[in-house]
Amino acid sequence: MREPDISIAECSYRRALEIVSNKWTALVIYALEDGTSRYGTIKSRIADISQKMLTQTLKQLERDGLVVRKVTPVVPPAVEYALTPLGMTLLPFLRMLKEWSSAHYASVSEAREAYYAEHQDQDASHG
Amino acid sequence: MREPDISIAECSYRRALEIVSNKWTALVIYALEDGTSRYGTIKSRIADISQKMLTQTLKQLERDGLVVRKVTPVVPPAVEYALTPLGMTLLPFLRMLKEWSSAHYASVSEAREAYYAEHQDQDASHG
DNA sequence: CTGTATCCTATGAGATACTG
DNA sequence: CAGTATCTCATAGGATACAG
Repeated sequence: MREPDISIAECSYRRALEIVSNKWTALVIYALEDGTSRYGTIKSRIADISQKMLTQTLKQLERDGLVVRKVTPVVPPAVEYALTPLGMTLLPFLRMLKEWSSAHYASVSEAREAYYAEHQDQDASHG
Repeated sequence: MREPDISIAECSYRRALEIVSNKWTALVIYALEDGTSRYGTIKSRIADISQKMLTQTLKQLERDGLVVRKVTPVVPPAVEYALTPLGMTLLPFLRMLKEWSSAHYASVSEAREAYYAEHQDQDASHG
């Protein structure tokens, strides 16, 4: 039998969901997949992320022990980021989502098209 | 070599991330793991989800072809929801996140405590 | 180069009341 | 029972300007 209430029983699961549940976290982790990168490198890899969001996401990841920040005191400052071992444990999960998207996202798009074809008078906001 | 820009090259990946990137979607899918459920049953399983959010999430999932909605025209109305085959393909992914949270979430909590212990004068907003 | 600080808007999400 | 509609607030996130 399963627990009747996933909201209480699976608390850590929900906390884990919070880590992934924002626009940039997964992307930043993914950008660090290959190893240490500098701030600017990460930024150029994700391109349309703003400074604010990159800094904020990096801070959260550092706070959560998923990323480590290393400052080299030179001028101009050089800051490098890398996944911690803990952060790396998320990689298989992210790769799995990536595989899922390659394999199935077209189906989601099709479903959406079909849905909007039927409901076009009610909601057509889907570029 | 990898693509230089995950924002453009991995578009479907980002779209897939949008599916998981909200507070309730994963939980609702998870609540349907065992099979068909009625609206009220799902609601009681997730407990602290509001009617609005449950309805909205269910609609999105239906639109994306991940969940199917079946209405039995009786009074009072009976509405059943179930994962589609496509929706079920997300299950392994969600289970993996659940396993990750069981295995590693304590480490995240510890990291946070340590972080706040060092930065307590700057930010202490962490229950 | 690596950030901070501020302003602003859109969206997420809860509360409440109402309906077939 | 299974929603819809509306109000409201908090947060996410983008733009821009500034700083060490």
